[in-house]
Parts: sequence; structure tokens; C-alpha cells
Amino acid sequence: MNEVIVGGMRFALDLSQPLYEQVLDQVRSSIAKGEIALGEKIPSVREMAQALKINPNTVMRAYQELERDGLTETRRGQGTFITTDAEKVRLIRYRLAEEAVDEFLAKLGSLGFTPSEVAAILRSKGGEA
Amino acid sequence: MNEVIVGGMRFALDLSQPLYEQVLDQVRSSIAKGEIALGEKIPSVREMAQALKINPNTVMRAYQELERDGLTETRRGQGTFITTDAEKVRLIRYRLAEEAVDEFLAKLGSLGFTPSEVAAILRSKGGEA
DNA sequence: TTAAGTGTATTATATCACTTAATACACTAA
DNA sequence: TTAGTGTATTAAGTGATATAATACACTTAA
Repeated sequence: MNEVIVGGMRFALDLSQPLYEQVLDQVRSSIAKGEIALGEKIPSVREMAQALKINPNTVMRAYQELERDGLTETRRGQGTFITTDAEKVRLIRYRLAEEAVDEFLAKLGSLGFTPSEVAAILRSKGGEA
Repeated sequence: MNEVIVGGMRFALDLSQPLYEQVLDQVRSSIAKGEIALGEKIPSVREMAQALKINPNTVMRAYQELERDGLTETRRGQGTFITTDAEKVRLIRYRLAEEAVDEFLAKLGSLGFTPSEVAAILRSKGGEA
């Protein structure tokens, strides 16, 4: 398994993807799902790095991207905090969903599947869709 | 644009992805869509490389992966040909679709979307879904 | 037999993204 | 003052990707 729980978030890092992306995705996912309360402090760069056994610079890269997205606010000397703007979280969550949908439809389209065929596949997988 | 047509396939290479993957995806897509007839010969490694202005080794890597997937058959001294096994093409096409669906559902799930919400987003995008 | 065109293999080199390491600085709170 | 924050810098290493230059085995057709 190799799972680590830090700041209420579950990490299972592997080598299939850049580490900073995995950290970024996990934190973003926790925010989007509302598993972390707005305004809450997330683990410091050093604490996260030590817990995940990766370099602080790698954690920094993930944290900086979160701030660029507006999902976190960093306060020098204090730490990194989830934004208190619920609307911002909602918008980013929906934007990420749209990107995933577009990418998905493009990929299925490149395989020659029509929209109704896509719907049929989805029904056979995810329950009702 | 920077589009190139080779062997009836349209290529628009960029730097967002490995070149060999882009070549692989394009050829595979053409096969899956039936834009290339079964048993048909595709451009030689050297011809493709010259047309796309990339290294023959890079084309080779894409062609070898196609053969490993069973989508092509290579005949030393003759060239690379699309498989004549329609069932094999059908299976691989569906396998790729399933992979895309699983990845898509996982990503939306990590953002906290329920299956019905996913369906709603799809309806608002791709027509009916 | 020869020549041209196939797939294939090898070796070397270069570049880039990613990651680590070590260190230092600015700021905040106790 | 001290410990814990975010942040910046410089150096180094690794692996994937891509190119370059050659060479070899095979097939086809002249």
C-alpha cells in the first residue's frame, strides 16, 4: 500500500506521475470534495515533505500551484491555508470537471465513438449515468 | 497549423506530448475509425520520418508499439501493414475506450462528482449523451 | 546479380523535466 | 530569542525523449 495520512489527506505516491502533481491533485481533490474546511491550515512544506519522504522543493511546487489557482492563501511565517472563498472553490471544481469532460470526449471521438455510443458505455459502467 | 498528410493520415505534431506517442495515437485512431483499410500498407519508417521531419528511430518506436498491440504486422523488406483481423481491431478499440472511461470516472470522482452529476455535465456538453 | 527500398539494431550525444540536496533569508508567534 | 513558517538559490543526478550516424538482414524488381 505505502499509504500516508497527512493533515487529514491520504497520499499513495508512485512513480507513474510527477510527485508534485500527485500532491497537487490530492490536496485539490480534498478541497473540492469539502474534506478540508475552508480557511483551514494544511501541513507546512517541511512537515509534508518529511511525512511523504520527498524533497521540500517538490512540496513547494505543488503548494505554489495551488496558490496560483486561488485554492490556498499563504502567509509568510504562518503557513498555507485553504481559501475562505467558497465560490472560488466551486468554480475551480467545475472548471476541472469541464476539462476532464472535454478531454474524454475528444479521446472517445478520436476512436470513432458517437455521443450515443459513449453514453451506452457509460451506462454499462458507472451505473446509470 | 503545421499539418502534414502522410498515408492518408493527418498529423499535427506539437511539444505537449512525446512525438512517438502522437504518431502512435494518430495511426491507431485511423485504424480504429476504419479510415485505413485492413491489410493496407502504411508509410515506411523512413518515409514517415522524412514527411514529419522527425527521426526514424522515433517513428520506429511508434510502429513497434503498434505491432505489440497487434494492430499491425511488419514484414521485413516489405513494410508495415494494418492487421487483417477485424475482431482484433474491434477489441482494442473497445479496450482503449474502456480505459478512457475508467480514467474519466476516476477523475470526476476525485472531484466529488456523483454519477448523475457527471451525466448532467455530459448532457450540457456533448449534446444528449 | 544488382540496386533500391524495406524493418531493425547499435552507439553516441544532447536536451529537458523532475527530483534531491544543502543552504540561506524574511517573516511570525510564543 | 527561538522555533517554525514560506521562499529563493545553486548544484547535482536521473531518466525519458529525441537526434545522428551507421550498419545489417531481408524483399522486390530491374
